Formats: sequence, structure tokens, C-alpha cells
Amino acid sequence: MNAPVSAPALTKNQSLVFDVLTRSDAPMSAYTILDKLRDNGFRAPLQVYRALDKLLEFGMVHRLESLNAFVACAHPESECCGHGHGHGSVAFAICESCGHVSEFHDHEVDHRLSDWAKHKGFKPAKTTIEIRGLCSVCAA
Amino acid sequence: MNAPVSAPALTKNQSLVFDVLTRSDAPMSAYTILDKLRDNGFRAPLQVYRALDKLLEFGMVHRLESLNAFVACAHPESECCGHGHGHGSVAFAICESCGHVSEFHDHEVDHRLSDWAKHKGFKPAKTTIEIRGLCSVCAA
DNA sequence: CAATTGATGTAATAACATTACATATTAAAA
DNA sequence: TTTTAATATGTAATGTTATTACATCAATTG
Ligand SMILES: [Zn+2]
Ligand SMILES: [Zn+2]
Ligand SMILES: [Zn+2]
Ligand SMILES: [Zn+2]
Repeated sequence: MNAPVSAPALTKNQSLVFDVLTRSDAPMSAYTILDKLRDNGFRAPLQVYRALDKLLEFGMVHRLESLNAFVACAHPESECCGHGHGHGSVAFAICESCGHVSEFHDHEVDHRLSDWAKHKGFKPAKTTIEIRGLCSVCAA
Repeated sequence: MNAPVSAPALTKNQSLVFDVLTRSDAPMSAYTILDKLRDNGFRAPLQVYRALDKLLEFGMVHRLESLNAFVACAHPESECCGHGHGHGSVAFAICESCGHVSEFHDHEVDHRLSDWAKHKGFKPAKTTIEIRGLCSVCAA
């Protein structure tokens, strides 16, 4: 069986974490999420990390490796490659000034990397593509 | 002035850190490097981080964001794009079984990401591309 | 020599993440 | 429906990664 295509029923903690991330306009660290959820009964980092693990598994949240932070999936609903939520690989442009993150998918990039892997006999499990820089607003 | 193209003179600490990384066949965390250099008088993380900062600036070392670890530059000396050490963007294939890392440059990937950025008015500062998976040996 | 600059040493603390263990809830099986 | 297994949760402690703050030392330069 594959990853769920439509949103699975979330537990209470998963919903709380997902809602906080969805409302944020910038990536959030696990500890920032924790602070936002103190009033909802969150007390320990593990409550956040456990929820995040599931949301990552569901493809509803992404981890930004270069920031140690998390964002709600904002994958444009182009059904390219049949990716709904369980999309293949995705790239992020991260503004170092305002924190805004753009999520996008580039078919050609994906294929180039896949081809390299196939040629080398490397079996990809997960690909990270992150561009740090200045968004159009902040660069102006 | 641009990043130095030939290796600048390294300080003692920078040399020690670089040598340890060069000898390693897998990425090392800053604290692992620290432990390897205890006998050379290293006592505190900052000694490692300061050396790493310079080596990163010189383009002699790369940081693997998805591992929080560092590798000596192993950029194949293809002079594509005129990249010597101060190369543009580079990609890594990281084996999750044996730890081996392959560093490579894909011109086409670079251009696709640059084009996306240009189209969006995004000014890239640094690009991270990391493929986690199994190398040909471990996948066999 | 004074002043600046860059490198170093050390301690303390901050930020990010996991392990271990106990308890509760839910869903499937008997 | 009772038993059992699986999943979710609560809490504390600890482990790992990175930075701040401050003092010292060495080389350069005016
Ligand atoms: Zn997404
Ligand atoms: Zn911005
Ligand atoms: Zn390199
Ligand atoms: Zn391997």
C-alpha cells in the first residue's frame, strides 16, 4: 500500500501541530511549535516530534534540512507526475530575510538526478533541494 | 574580490580539521572531529566550528545539511563552468548504509534551478542538493 | 610603541532531537 | 463482551549540535 492520497484522520496532537504550521507564514522549529501549543496542553518536545513524524509520513508537512524547521505542504496542485500530496521530490526557495518559503516541483531536475542515480547504481530514498537567498520582495 | 581559487595558507587548527576530514571516508560531525583532535590540543567545540567556518568559506569543505555533518570537498576536477574549488552548486548522494558520499555537479540541474529563480525574481545565495539512499555497493 | 586585526582558549548556554518508561485510548480478535 | 494488540499520549531525563561571551595571544601597521 502507498502513502495515503487523501488526508487521513488526524489525531488531536497531529491536528494541533498541523494547524499551527498551516497558519504560519514561515517555517517553524519544533520548539517554536511547542511554545505555540503550551495553552493546548503541550508540555514536552516529544509531543511535537511525534506529531511531526506522522505528518511527514503523510506528506502533509516538509522538513527544511538547512533550517531545522518545518512547513505545511504548499505543493501547488499541479498533478504533474500524479503527485497529489504523496509527491516525488520537491524543491524549496527560502528567503533569508523574511522567511518566506516557496515550494515547487521541477520535473526536469527530478529526472536529471534520477538519471545520475540510475547511472551510478544509487537507490534514492529521499531528495532534499533547498535554495537559500532573497525572495523577489526582499531583493528589490 | 572572489573566493580564493588556490588553497590559502591554513592556520594550524584549520589544517588539523581539514586533515581529519580528508582522511575520513564518511562525513563527520563537529563533535566527532573534536574527539579526533583531543590529542592535538582541541578542547572545545568552538575550535572546530571556527576552523570549519573558514574551510567552508574557502570551499574546501562542505556541510551536509541533512546530516549536520561535514565532508572534505571531493569535487571531481572537471573544470565545467570554470569551477575549481570555488564551484557553483554541487550535489551529494549519501549512502545511509555505509556513509559514503558522492559529490557531483550537474550543469543542467543548476540551470533549471537558476531559471526558476530568475523567473520568480529570487536571488539565490546557496543551494543544497542531497540525495539520501543506498550506494551501488550497499544496494546490491 | 600604540592600535588594529585575526586567531585562539575556555566556559557557559542555547537550540535541536532522542531514549526510556509509564499510562491511556482504540481497534481487532477471541 | 472480554481479551489482546496496536497506537497514541504524558513526562522526565539525556544526548547531540551550535552559539554567545569574554579573555588572551600573535602578527601587522602607522
Ligand atoms: Zn509538499
Ligand atoms: Zn523575503
Ligand atoms: Zn566540492
Ligand atoms: Zn553504501
